[in-house]
Amino acid sequence: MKTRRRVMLSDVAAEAGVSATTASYILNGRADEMRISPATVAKVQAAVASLGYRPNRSARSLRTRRTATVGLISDQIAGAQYGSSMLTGASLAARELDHLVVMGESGGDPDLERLLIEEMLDREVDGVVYATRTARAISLPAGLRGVRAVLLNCEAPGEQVASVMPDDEGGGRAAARVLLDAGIDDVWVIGEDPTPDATAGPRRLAGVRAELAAHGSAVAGVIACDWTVEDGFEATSAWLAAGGRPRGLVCMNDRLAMGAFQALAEAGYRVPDDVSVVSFDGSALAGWLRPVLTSVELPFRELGALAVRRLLDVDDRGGTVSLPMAVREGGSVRASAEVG
Amino acid sequence: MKTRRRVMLSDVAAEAGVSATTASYILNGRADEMRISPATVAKVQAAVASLGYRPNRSARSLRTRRTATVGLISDQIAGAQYGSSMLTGASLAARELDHLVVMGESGGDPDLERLLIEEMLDREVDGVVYATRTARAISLPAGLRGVRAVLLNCEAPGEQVASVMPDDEGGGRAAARVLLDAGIDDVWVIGEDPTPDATAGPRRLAGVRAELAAHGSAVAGVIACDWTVEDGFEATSAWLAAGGRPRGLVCMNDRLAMGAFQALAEAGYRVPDDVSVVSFDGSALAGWLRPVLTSVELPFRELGALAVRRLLDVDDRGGTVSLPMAVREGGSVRASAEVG
DNA sequence: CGCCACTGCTGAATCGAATCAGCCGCATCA
DNA sequence: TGATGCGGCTGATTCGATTCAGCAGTGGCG
Repeated sequence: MKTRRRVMLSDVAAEAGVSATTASYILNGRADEMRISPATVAKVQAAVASLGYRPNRSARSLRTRRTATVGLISDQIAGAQYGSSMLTGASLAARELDHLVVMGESGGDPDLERLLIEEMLDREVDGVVYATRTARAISLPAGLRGVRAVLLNCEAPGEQVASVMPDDEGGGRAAARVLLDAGIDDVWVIGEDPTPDATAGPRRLAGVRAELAAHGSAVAGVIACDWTVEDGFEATSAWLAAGGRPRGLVCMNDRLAMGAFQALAEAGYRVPDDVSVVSFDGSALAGWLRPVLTSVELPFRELGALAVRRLLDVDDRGGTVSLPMAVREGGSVRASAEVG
Repeated sequence: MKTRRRVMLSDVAAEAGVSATTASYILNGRADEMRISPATVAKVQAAVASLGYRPNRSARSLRTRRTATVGLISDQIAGAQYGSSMLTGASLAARELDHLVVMGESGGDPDLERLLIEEMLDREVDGVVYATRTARAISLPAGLRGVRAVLLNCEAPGEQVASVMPDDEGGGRAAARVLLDAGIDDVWVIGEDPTPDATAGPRRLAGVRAELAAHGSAVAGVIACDWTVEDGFEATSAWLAAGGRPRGLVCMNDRLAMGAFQALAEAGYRVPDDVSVVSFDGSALAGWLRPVLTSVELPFRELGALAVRRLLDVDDRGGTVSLPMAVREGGSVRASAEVG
């Protein structure tokens, strides 16, 4: 069992007593089309099995210009706290379709991004998923023009590109509904997002507004701040200090809610007895808080998986597909029975 | 500007008025070795630039059996809360060495893992990084035998494989030192790890013990539990209820510490005034707690980067390289001035 | 003057599969 | 009986690079 030369197609053909051409047709599922007899097919398959033949992908790619590989380029997906499971979803979906994922993280550097795209195209990936950590509007990178591509967690307005997004507006409606169902219609929103081009915040807020409006009420107030724990703490503290009297709070993400929890606790309010809190993301953090935070979940794995499936689906018509966000119940909203 | 045939080496050669052979030598940096005149080199380089030539990687790979690509296979790195920045480090390091990363996540399924390894080898990756979410001892996957590989965050005892690990024992010593420097030598450890083969817990604990021993004291007690927030809360609560009188706490990771914070707060202890807490991981979570948690940081990016560098370093001698863990100061340890 | 070494380059083979164009033998049909 | 068609297979070419072996031309040397 020395290091033997790797088995190649001609070995299989020789073993089966046919030509390499015939073996190739059989291995590519063209046996019927080429009217290869079942007996021959069986012989070749036996030879493949007994020799443990695995095709040389480079040789095949040189001829076919396909590599059974998809590129996944992102700004910060991999290193991010949340959202990196988009990679898991993408990887699994690719595997199901007999592909592998070539990954590249640009860190937001446009030069590195361009370089990574070029390197991927040089390696003739069958398509590129372009993903962003935060949901937002982008302009399509020049390197992707004319390339088979799917945007993940972002959209390029005015371009003919397929896009996979979470349904943030639907999520916003769901969040509001959770509070309304608990008998709370006195709702403040923490974390109106100041980031330009970000879509998550505005859409979630629009959803909250729509649902409240459908119920005949309106958002009691909106506090603008960034989306960190610190911001949530400070914004909430300041609001409380200014006389804010909280009953229902919608936080734009779980970290903000954590900060809000801290501020509420410090001010002597209890969750959910005094204040009900709902947030977005459905991250692990939500499950770590006491009480567990009720949060509208981002379906990261499904997003990643769908992006890859659409990328490899020749019938895909393009356009944006939004994935629903489900409410993950915690204990941060008072039971509706308490309505009085 | 119609879709033109892609520029190939022979086009460059023709444009420069030389043979493809010569152009190839020049592009591969063998101009000197082949005694190509500077004038010819310049002509070819000009042709490359003016035609925008990019080599066909598949063709090159077919000949050279190298793909400028490394495989990165993991159990749960991508989807994990922490540690996914190993991917960032790996991606950036690969980029610096003109490689791309082909990623695959097995979710811990050995069949899928075997499949992914095979697929990567079929694509002739130049090497494979095998990474685990938690630091531990593994047995080398059969598919990697005889393959250029580096283990990341794991070790295969008795095998001749390169391994990149965090220095958990050094981290443990550093954690203990933080408490000793604050004048605290009454130290309890929360989270002795019951998982078999896990190395992080035992090594961190050994480090804590060693440092305390060097100071002439010893660990006051160790509480065994899993490493979740919930476990940290419950273990700490139970210990407090049983009369535990805390002064210094070492938590085996940040999530445990979060649970401990919750339990301590509920029992009326204040951090750091009553209890000083140090933990491990240096995750984002540590920065979200109030007070900010002092935590001994896992250098995830550096781990990922080093694994790739070693993989591509032909001079690498194998063996385990441990990366230091630095203390990230928070406010969870009382100032040493208070000693008295 | 003839041999050799060196400079600067090139022709042709090669990597391992995919695929086009056809070939042989036999049955069918007029 | 010769033309036609079809079933079942194969030889030769191609994909686009890398690389081995070698070829002209020139100058030095004995």
